[in-house]
Amino acid sequence: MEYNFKEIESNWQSYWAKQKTFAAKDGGDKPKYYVLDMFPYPSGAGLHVGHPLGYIASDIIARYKRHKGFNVLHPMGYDSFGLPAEQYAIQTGQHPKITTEQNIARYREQLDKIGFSFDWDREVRTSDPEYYKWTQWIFIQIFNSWYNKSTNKAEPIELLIKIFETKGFNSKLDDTLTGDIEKELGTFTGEEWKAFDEKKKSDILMNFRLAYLGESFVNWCPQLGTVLANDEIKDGVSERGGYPVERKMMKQWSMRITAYAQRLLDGLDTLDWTESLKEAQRNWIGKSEGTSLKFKVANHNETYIEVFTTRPDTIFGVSFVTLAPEHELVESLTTAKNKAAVETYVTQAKNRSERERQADINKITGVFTGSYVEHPFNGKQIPIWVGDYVLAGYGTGAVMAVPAHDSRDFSFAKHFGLERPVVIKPGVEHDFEKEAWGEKEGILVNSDILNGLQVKDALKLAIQEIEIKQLGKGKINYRLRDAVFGRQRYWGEPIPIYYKDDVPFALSENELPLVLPEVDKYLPTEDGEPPLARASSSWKYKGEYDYEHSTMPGWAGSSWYFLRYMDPTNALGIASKKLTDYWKQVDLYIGGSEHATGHLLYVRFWTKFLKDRGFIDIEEPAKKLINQGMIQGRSNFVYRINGTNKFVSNGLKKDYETTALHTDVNIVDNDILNVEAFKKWREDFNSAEFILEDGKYICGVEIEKMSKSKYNVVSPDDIAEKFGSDTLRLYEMFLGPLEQSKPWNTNGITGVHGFLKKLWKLFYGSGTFAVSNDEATKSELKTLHKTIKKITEDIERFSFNTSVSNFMICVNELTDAKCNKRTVLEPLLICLSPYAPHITEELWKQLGHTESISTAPFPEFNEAHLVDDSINYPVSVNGKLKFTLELPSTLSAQEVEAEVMNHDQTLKLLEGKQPKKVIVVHKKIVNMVV
RNA sequence: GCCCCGGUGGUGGAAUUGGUAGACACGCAGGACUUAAAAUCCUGUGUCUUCGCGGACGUACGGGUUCAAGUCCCGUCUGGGGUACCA
Repeated sequence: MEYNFKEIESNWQSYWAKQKTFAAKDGGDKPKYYVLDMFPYPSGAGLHVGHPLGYIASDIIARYKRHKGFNVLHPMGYDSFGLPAEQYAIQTGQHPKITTEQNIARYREQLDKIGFSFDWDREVRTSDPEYYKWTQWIFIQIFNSWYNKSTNKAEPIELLIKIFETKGFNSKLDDTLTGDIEKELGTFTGEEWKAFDEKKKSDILMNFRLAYLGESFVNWCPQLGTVLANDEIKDGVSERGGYPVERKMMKQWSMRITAYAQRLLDGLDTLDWTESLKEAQRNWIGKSEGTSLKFKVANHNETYIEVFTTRPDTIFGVSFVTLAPEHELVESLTTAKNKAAVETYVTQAKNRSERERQADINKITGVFTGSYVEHPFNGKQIPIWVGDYVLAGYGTGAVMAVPAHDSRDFSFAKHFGLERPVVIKPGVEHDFEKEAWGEKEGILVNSDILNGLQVKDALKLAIQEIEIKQLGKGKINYRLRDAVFGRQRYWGEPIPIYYKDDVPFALSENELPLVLPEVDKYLPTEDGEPPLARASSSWKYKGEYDYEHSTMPGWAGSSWYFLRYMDPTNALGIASKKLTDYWKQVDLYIGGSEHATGHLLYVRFWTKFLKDRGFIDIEEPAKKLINQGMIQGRSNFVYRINGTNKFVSNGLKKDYETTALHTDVNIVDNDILNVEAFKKWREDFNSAEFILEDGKYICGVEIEKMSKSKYNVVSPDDIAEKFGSDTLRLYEMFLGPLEQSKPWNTNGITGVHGFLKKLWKLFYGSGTFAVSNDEATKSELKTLHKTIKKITEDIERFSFNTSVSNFMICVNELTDAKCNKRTVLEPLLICLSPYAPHITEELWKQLGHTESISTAPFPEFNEAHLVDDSINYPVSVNGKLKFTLELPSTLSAQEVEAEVMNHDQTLKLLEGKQPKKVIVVHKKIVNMVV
C-alpha cells in the first residue's frame, strides 16, 4: 500500500476533533505546562507559509510535553480588532464584524489542515463582546487605581481619596506623578479637599489614575484619523499604511505605564528571553540617571529654567541653555527685539511633521531669545536659545548646553559661533576643534571646586553641591512614554466611560459589556469626531450622558488574553483565581520579534497591574520566550529582451538588454521555469518565446518580503495538497534554526517527503503491512537509542532542524538494516509523532493500538545500548589529522598511547624521531607534538 | 552614531562543553530498472594538485592564546535587526 497522506491526514484531523484528544484538563496529578503562540490578526490574505512556523514549533513542544506526562494547555484564538478590517469597511461599507468572521473561518480551515493540537474549546476572539467585556473591566480597574510609591504598587483610588481627606496634599513633600503630564498640583488640606466640587476632585485625581484623560503631545495620523502609540510608528510614518504622523497637543486617554518603568526593567532579569529582545526593551524604557537643575533667569523675578542632565560634572562648561520650541517659557523670555525671529522659528518648528524633522536631522536650526540665565555656581550670564534639537517630550524640554562635551551641543555651538569651554582634559589626544569629548573619562579643569577630580568623583560632588544649594536633586528619567490608549476609530473596544457635566465616570461592572454601537459609516463625523459619534442618539448612558467616543488600541485585548485561555467562559471575572493559580504563567511563548516594544511590554505591564490589585498571583506573563524568524519570500525572475516577447534564461542574459520581471514562484521548480504554465499564466505571455540553456529556462532569484505583488507568496495549502501536512511540518522545521530568518524555498522539500515515504516502507516494505516481533539486534537498538537521546536533547533546546536530520539518519540506518521490528519501530513512532502526527497515528493504529499515539509515554533511552566496543581514535600531528585508529574501548589512556606509538603509520610519520609530547584525550583524540 | 545577532561547499544548513569541519537534505554528475517518462535504488561530489597512492590549502579578513580554534581574545571588513537630536 502506498503512503496516502491525503486520506490519512484528513481522517486523523477529524478523529482528533471528534474525540477532543487535545482538550486540557483544569487540574489533576500531572504537572502543568502552558505553551502559547502569539495569536494572529485574521487578515484577508489568509495564512502564508511563514505564519505556521512558530505554531509548528509550539505544537511539537506541546505534543512532546504530553508524551512526557504533562497536562498541557495549548490554545489558539484571534486578535480580531484592528485597522485592515475597518479600512475595508470604509471602502465597501461592509461591517468589519462580517469581514472578520469570514477571515477567521478561512484561518481556522487552514490551521486545521496542518494538524495542530490546539484545544479549540478555549478559543478567544478579542472582538467578541463576551471577551471585551473583561478588557473593559480591566480598563475600569486601571482607571480606579493609582500608583503608591511608598508601597511600590497599584492601589485602589479610594485609598488615595482617603489620604486626601485626612492629610490633604503637599506637592513639595509628596511624590506626585510619573509620566507625561507632570505638573505642579499645589497644596491643599483635607478640609479643602472635601470642599472641592466634583469637577475639581476629578481633575486632581486624573493626575494619579493609572488610566487617565490628559492633555499631552500625541502622534496624530491625519490619514488614519487617529492617534498612534510610539510603537505603532516606524521611521516617522504609521506602521499600518505608512502615512505621515504629526505631533499634536490633544486630550487623550492614556495608560500610566511609566509608573511601572523600573519594575518592567527589573523584571527582565527574571526572564528567559533572548538577550537582544531584553536589550530592545531596556533601550525602549531608556533609564537614565542624572539630576534636575534650576537656572535662574536674569532680570526676571523668581523665574527658573529647569533642566535635566546626566552630566552635572560638566556644569562649568555650560555656555548656553536651549529650550524646545514648545517650551512654556519661550514666549515670556523672548525680548522685544527678538520677538519676530523667535515667533517665526517656533511656528515653523511646530508645523514640521516628525518625518520632516527626522529627514533633516543634521540641519542645525535655532534662534536666540535675547534673555540670559545666571550660572548657579558663579553667576555668569548665559544666553538662552531655542532649538528644535531639544525635545519637548523628554526631561523638562530644556537642556544646559555643554558644547565641548556633548556632540549635539557642539554642532549647535559651532554653527552659531558660541563658546565651547573645555572642562574635562581627556587622557588621550583629542581635537576640540573637530568634535566634542563625550566620554565619561578624564580630569576636570576650569571647574572651580571640581578641578583635578576624575569624572566619576566630579559627578558625585556636583550632585552633592546641587542638592545642598537646593538647585535640584538627583533624578531618574525614562525614555518610556505613557501609552496613548484612545483611538479615533470604530473597530475596537469602546472605552467604558461616560461624561456627566464634563466629568468622566467609569461604568460599573454590571453595565458591561458596553457593546460597540451600529453606525451608518465608519468614518469620522463632519466635525472631526470619531466614528462612534455617529451612533444613534439612543446610544447614551442612561439615555442621557454621552459615552466616550474613542475606542481602545489594538494592544488592549492582547494584553491579557493568555489569562482568558485558562478560563475562557467565566462569566464572573477575567478568569477564576483557582485556575490562574493552577496554570500560573506561560511556560513557553512563541512569536515574532516585531512585538518587542509593543505587545510584550504592554502585556507585562497589565500582568503586573493585575497582580498588584490581587486578581492574579504572577508578576510576569511568560517565563520563556522564543522569537521565530521571519520567512522571507524567494522571488523568481524572467528576463524579457527589451522590445520583444522573447525571454532569455538567467545564464545567458548578459548578452542581451533585458528587463527583469517577477514570475509566479508556483510555476517554477528548482528555479526551472515551467514554460507551458508561464505561457498560460498571463495573456500577454501566450506567444512568448524562450532562449534556453541546456534545454531549460533558468530563473533569477532574489530574497524579498513575501507579498502578493511580487508573486512569491506560497500558501501552506498548496504544499499540504502536494506533499501533505506532515511533510510541511517537517520541512518548515528542517529549513534551519527556528529563530533565524530565512527565505522560503521548496527546493529541499522532496527530501523530507522522501523520508516519510521511507518510513512508511519500513512497515509496508513487502507491499502489505508487516512488522516482525523478533528481538532487535544490538546495532538496531543502538540506532534507536542514539535517536531517542538526540531527539530528546534537540527538543529540549528547541533545535528542531537537527531533530529532523536525526530522524532521517535513523530511518536510513533502519532501512539499510532492513529492520521492521516492532520493538524498534514503536518507540521511533512516538519520538516522531510530535513532528509528523498524522503518519505516526496511522502506523500506530496499524500496529494494533486503539488509543491515540499522543497518550503513549515518550521512550527513555538506555545508555547501555550506546556503549561501543571500540573507538575510532583520530591521530593527529600538531593538530592536523593524519589517520584514524580503531581501538577497543576498554583501553586506558596509557594503553591507547602505547598502541598509537607502536603503530606502523606513527613510526612512518615520525621517521624515527621522538615526539616532544603526546596528548591523549581518553575516548576522544590523540595528538602528537613534534 | 549606539545596541543586539550573524558571516562555514554550488544551495539550506550541522559541528551542544575548544578535540576527525562540511552531518542531514537539496542540487549536480554517472549508473541500474524502463520502449520511454515518473517513481525507486546505487556510486561520486569543499578547493587545488596527482593517472593513482597521496599531498597541500580551507569556516569573511589580519593578528593572538592553546598540544589542538568554526568555537576563546584583540583589531578590521561585511550582512541583518532594533533604536536615535533622549541631554
